[in-house]
Amino acid sequence: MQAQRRLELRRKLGARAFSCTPSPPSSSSPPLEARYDRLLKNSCDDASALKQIHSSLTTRGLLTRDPHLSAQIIVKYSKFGHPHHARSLFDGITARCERPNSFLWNTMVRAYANNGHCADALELYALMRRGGVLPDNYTFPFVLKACASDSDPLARGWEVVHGETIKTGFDPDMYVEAALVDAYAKRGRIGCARKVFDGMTQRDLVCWTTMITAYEQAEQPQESLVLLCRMQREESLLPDPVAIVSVASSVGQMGDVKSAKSVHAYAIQNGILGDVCVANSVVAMYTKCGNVEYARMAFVRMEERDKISWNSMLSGYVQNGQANEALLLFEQMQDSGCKPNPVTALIMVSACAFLGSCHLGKKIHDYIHENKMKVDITLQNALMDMYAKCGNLETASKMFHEIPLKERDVSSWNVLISAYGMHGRGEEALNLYLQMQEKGVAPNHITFTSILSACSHAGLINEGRKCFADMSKHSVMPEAKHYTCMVDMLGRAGLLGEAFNLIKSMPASPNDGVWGALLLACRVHGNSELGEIAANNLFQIEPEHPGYYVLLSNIYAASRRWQEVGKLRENMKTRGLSKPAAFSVIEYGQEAIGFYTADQLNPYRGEVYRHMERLVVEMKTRGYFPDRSCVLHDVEDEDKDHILNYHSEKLAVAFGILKTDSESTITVSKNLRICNDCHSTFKFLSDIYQRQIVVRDANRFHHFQAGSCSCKDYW
DNA sequence: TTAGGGTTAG
Repeated sequence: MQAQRRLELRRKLGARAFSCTPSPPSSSSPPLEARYDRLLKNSCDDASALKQIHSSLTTRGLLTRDPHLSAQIIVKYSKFGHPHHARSLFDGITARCERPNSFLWNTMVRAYANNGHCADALELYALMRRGGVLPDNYTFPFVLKACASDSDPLARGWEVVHGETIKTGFDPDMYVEAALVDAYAKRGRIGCARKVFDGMTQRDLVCWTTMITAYEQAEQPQESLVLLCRMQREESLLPDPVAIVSVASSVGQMGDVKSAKSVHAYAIQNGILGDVCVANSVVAMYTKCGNVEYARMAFVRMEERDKISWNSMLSGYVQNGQANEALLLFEQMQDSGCKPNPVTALIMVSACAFLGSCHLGKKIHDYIHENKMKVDITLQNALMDMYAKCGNLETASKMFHEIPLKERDVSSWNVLISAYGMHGRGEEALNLYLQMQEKGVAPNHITFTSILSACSHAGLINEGRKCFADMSKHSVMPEAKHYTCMVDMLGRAGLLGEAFNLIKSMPASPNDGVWGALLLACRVHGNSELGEIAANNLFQIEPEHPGYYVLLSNIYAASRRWQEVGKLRENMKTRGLSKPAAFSVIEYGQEAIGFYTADQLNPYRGEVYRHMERLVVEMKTRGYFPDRSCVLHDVEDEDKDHILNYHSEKLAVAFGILKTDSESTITVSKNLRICNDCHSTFKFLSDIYQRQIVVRDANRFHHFQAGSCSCKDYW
């Protein structure tokens, strides 16, 4: 039916548009052309071989005689990623031939579309239309592919092209429809994509996969999996490797380990796990579900690994907080002969940022230089972020100012604003926020998270309120994370009522972050009434999160309500929840030395414990008095003092004073927030020993120097 | 002598 319709259309439009159809090579083709034809088909595996054949054909004048050979070369140039060489040849043909046929136009549009030259593809399509050549069922998929990936966010070319598929009668073609579904989905019009999909009279596996992938890309994994089930039930179609890759990504978004195991089992049973893309997607799927161990097993058992396999596993470790494992795997990657690429570098830089290890970060930075890796703006931003998170704000700032203004993107500004914020330098963060606007860079939702957080850390309440109001001016809708920053800012400042009212004014239901910020503020200001409201909301949203039970328990402990403390601890025990162990790390030469609270396994424990006791004696002569409110157990004062002395961050700092060069800065990272007593201790120690002490806790940086802290005791 | 769907990072 479709074929007949097409023939009718062609008859109507006349044969002129198709008048330059080259004859296909046949047994009657001259032997030289036939030889080149075979050469192109069988012995042309790379661009240099192709260039040689191209030049030889030009010298012999064969290209002007046989358009078929020209078309083959265009196809090959396209395949090897050289659409501009293809274009020169194409222009030569158009110069000689009054009306090149649609096949040649299609081939050239395809060369651009398949190599990411969307604007060129669309321009050529327009030229083709102006030349009176009618697009056909082959043209549209190429043109739509170019429309789908157009970098101009305002481009709406696909709508015009959709109209043309209807005008020319090719709209019911399954290939054209699949390309339309894909184009609509890639331009974020999932509803239109679904409409085209639903209107199709015939669908094969590719059509279903296109729609399944569309939902996966639109972060609607549930819809994607529903469609997969329908495809299997209604059409008895089985997902192939490409479909499984999409499905694995959807399952990863859902974070459901049970479904992940089913996908993995399907891949094994159907013999497609040998496909490296499928195996990679299984690794990524498990890491997104938080099951690093299954991911590791899938990775170890892979028959073949490419860069993506290594990067997926590395990133999986970092995302799941196992940055040390990532560092070990990075060594293995190099030993295996797989050369890290800039994506690997990006992952490793974020691993170092996570660990807060400047020494390791510097090592990766040197590695990037030594291996002459391409440092694009994304990697540059990640490096700045890493230096800032490792305590080296000056290097981060220097790097930022070395990037030429026109090369800085919004993320560059965001990274530095966030960096100043976490180091407690709110005024500088605000200056940057204003500067970026003066330079014509529009703040985005991440900018607002960073600047609101910076205001919060520095106690800049009015400025924070103003920035929050600025959001609507920049057409950025406040999300839960922005409300979290505001609640944190108001709560820290003791404006608990205003914080609570803000939560009540939220258009969407408050999430765990928002209630968590209020609960924390209630802990700081000892408001158990509001604290209970926040905690009860949190217990409903995340009943298995130990941190919230601990926070409420701390609120009760601070007001000596030991009975409630006991009840909460019992509740946690019944649910099998435990508070994460406090852990601090200090860099010592090439090593990173870790300390747990009251660490019994650390090889340095004997000398460090003794040194800590000496330090406390010294501090007491200068006026230090233990802050026993930081001990949340109902025990005697003497025991409380003892517990305080062995907090992980104190042990790490004591180690630093004992072992490191007296001129050097002591840098410690802690997984939880620093306690009041440790904070006060480090102020004393920085003064007595004239040492700079930098502590990164779960929330921010504290720079201790000459008896005071950069946070001005506001944290 | 041409066609539509894919994994990592941000």
